[in-house]
Amino acid sequence: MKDVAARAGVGLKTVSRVVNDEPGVTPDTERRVREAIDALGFRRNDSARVLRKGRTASIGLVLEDLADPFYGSLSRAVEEVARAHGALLINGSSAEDPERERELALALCARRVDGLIVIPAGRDHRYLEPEIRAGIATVFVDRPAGRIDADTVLSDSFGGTRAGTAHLIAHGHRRIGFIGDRPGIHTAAERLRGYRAALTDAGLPLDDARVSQGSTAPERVRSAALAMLGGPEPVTALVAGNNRVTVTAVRVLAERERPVALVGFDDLDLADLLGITVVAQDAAALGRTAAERLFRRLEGAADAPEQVTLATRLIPRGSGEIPPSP
Amino acid sequence: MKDVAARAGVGLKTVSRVVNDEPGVTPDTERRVREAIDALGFRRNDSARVLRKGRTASIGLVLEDLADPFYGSLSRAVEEVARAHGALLINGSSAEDPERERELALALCARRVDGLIVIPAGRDHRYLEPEIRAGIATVFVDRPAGRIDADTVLSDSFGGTRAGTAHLIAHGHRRIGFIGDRPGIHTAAERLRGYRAALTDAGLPLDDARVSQGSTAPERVRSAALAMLGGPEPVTALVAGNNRVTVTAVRVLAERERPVALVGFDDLDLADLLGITVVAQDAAALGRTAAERLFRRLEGAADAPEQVTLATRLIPRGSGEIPPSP
DNA sequence: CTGAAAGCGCTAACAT
DNA sequence: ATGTTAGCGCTTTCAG
Repeated sequence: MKDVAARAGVGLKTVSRVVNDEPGVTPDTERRVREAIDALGFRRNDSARVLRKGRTASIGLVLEDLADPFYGSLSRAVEEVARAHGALLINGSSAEDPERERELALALCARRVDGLIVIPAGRDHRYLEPEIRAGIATVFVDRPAGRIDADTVLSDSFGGTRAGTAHLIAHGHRRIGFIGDRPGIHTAAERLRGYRAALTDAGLPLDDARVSQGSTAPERVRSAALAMLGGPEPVTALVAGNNRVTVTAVRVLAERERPVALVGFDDLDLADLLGITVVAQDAAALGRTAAERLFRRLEGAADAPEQVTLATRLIPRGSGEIPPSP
Repeated sequence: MKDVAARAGVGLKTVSRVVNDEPGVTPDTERRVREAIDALGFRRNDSARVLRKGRTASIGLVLEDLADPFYGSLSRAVEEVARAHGALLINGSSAEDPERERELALALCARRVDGLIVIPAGRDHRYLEPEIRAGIATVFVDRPAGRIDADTVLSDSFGGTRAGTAHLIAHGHRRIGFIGDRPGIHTAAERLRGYRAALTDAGLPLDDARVSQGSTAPERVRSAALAMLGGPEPVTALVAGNNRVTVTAVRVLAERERPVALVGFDDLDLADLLGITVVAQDAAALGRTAAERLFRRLEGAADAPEQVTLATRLIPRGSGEIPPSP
C-alpha cells in the first residue's frame, strides 16, 4: 500500500480511500491510484485490516464430522447466512472428542472470529465463558451447551422418537427395540426418552434387553440388533437412534427372512427407494436458524439467551408400516 | 498483553516468551506471568501475530457444495492433513458459479491463507497468477486448472466410464445411454469421452440420441432417461455421469417394469443394498493427496507443477450385470 | 479533497 | 534472564 502510494504520488490514506470505496477522492486521483494498484498487483492485506478494525468478518463452526451429510448440510446452511452478511466460515471437526472441540473453539477465538457456532462434543463449556465475556457471540446447535447459559437451537429428538415409536405401536407392535448413540450424547438420551415415553403412553412394559446404547460403529450396532432379534421373545420392530444406526439396521434386516419393522432417525439419500420410514430432522434449518441467531447477536441483540426447538417429521415409506410377524 | 506485563511487573517480551513457550524464563517469573494471564482472562490475539509473522497457519478450500457428501469427505480429508500441520481450514462453496469461485478464492488470498486448494467451477484461473506469484501455494483438485500451470489432482474419469461402459458391453448390451453433467465441466467431458471410447473399442456405433449432457437437476435427468428408454430402439443400459445423476436414474428405473442395467459414477451410501453397480472414486484420497502436495509446497518444494491422476474402481453389485432385455 | 502521525497487538532484533 | 525498540500493513484522527 505504501508502494502504491509512492507510485501514484499520493498519500497513504488516499490509497486506503480508493481501496475501500470511501468518498472524497477526485476521479483523476482515483484513476492514478487504480493504475498503480494494477501495475503492482496490490491486494489489501486483511490481516492488518482486522487488527485495526477489531472485526474479522468471519465466524467459526465446530462440528463433529464434515464428512457426515447431516453436518455437511448444516454447515452449508450456516455458510449461506454468513455469506449474506459478508462473513467467511471457518469450520473444524471435533471427531466427537471433547478435548478436540475445546482446542478448536479456542483456536477460533484466538483468531478472533466474530462469532462461534458449536455442535458440542463435550458436556462442559465453561471454558468458553471468558471468550463470550470478551465479546465472541456463541450459539450452540444440535445439542445443548454444558453448564453455561447460551443460545441454543435443537431438533425435537424426544418428540421425534416418541412419534416414531407410537407409529410402530399403532401398527400393532408390542416388542420394539431401540438402538442409539452413546448415552453421554444429549440427543441420544433424548431419543431414548422419547422411545420410552411412547411405550409408557401405550401401557407397554420397558425392557432393558430391548435397549442398546453405545458407539454407532457398524459392528456394535449389528451385534446389538442381532441380540434383540434372537432369543425367545424377539423384537418385531426397531427404532434407530441416528442416521448411522439406521444404515446398519437396514443392512442387518435385509439379511433376515422374517420381516421386521424399522423407523430410522434422520433422513437418508435413497431412503425412499428402500422404503425406509424415518423421523426426519432438517439439518439446513438447524444451521440457518443458529446462524441467524448469531448474526442478530453480532448486530447487538442483547436479550437473554434463548432455546429454540425445531420440529421433526415422521415420513412413512413402508418399513415402519410392516405388521408384527407372529 | 501489555496489561498482563504490567500486572505481572515484567516486560512485554517476557509475557510473549511465556505465551509461546520460549526458553529463557525463570520458573518463578513464569508463574507470575501465568497468574496474571489467568486473572485477566488473556488470550493471544492471533491476528496481530499473523501480521507480524507473515504466516496465518490456515489454508483455504474452494469447493462446489459442502452439502454434497463427495465434497464433504474431500474437505474432511483436507482438514485432517491441515490439522497434522497445525493449520486451520477455511472452506467456501462456489455453488458451481465461476464468479463466486473467484470472489471466494480472492477473499481467501486477501486473508493471506498460506495455501489454497481449489475445485474449479470456472475455466480460467489466470486471476490467481498474481496471488501465486505473491507466494500463495495453490493446488487444484477434481478438475484441472484453466489456462494456468499448477499442481493438480484428478480422478481417472475417462478410465472410469470406459471401464463401466465396457462392463455393460461385456454383459451383452449394445444400446447404452449416457447421462452426464454440463459439458463445460471437465470431468463431465472426460466421462463422456470414456463412454465413447468403450463403444468404439467394441466396434459399436456412437448415437447422439443416447447421450445427454446438462444440469443434474432431477427433472432434467428424468426426462433425458425417459427419452432414451422410449422409442423404437430403447437403450437396455445406462451410464450415469455422477452421483446426482445416479440417484435420479435409480429412481426412474425403479418405476419401469422392464429391467434396465445401470452403472453409476461415484459411490453412494446404501448403494450396496440397492445393488447399484458403480465406478467409485475416492474423495478422501483426492483431498488427502492434494493437501499433502500443498504442504510440501509450503515447506519449500519448488519442482515443476505436477498432475496426479487417481484410479477409479468398478464395484459390481447387480445393476450393472443385468442382461439386455429383448 | 488530501496527507502526516499515531497505534491496533504482537514478535524480531537487539540491548542490558 | 529480562527489557526496549521498531515495525508488520492497515485505519483512525486530525490537521492542512
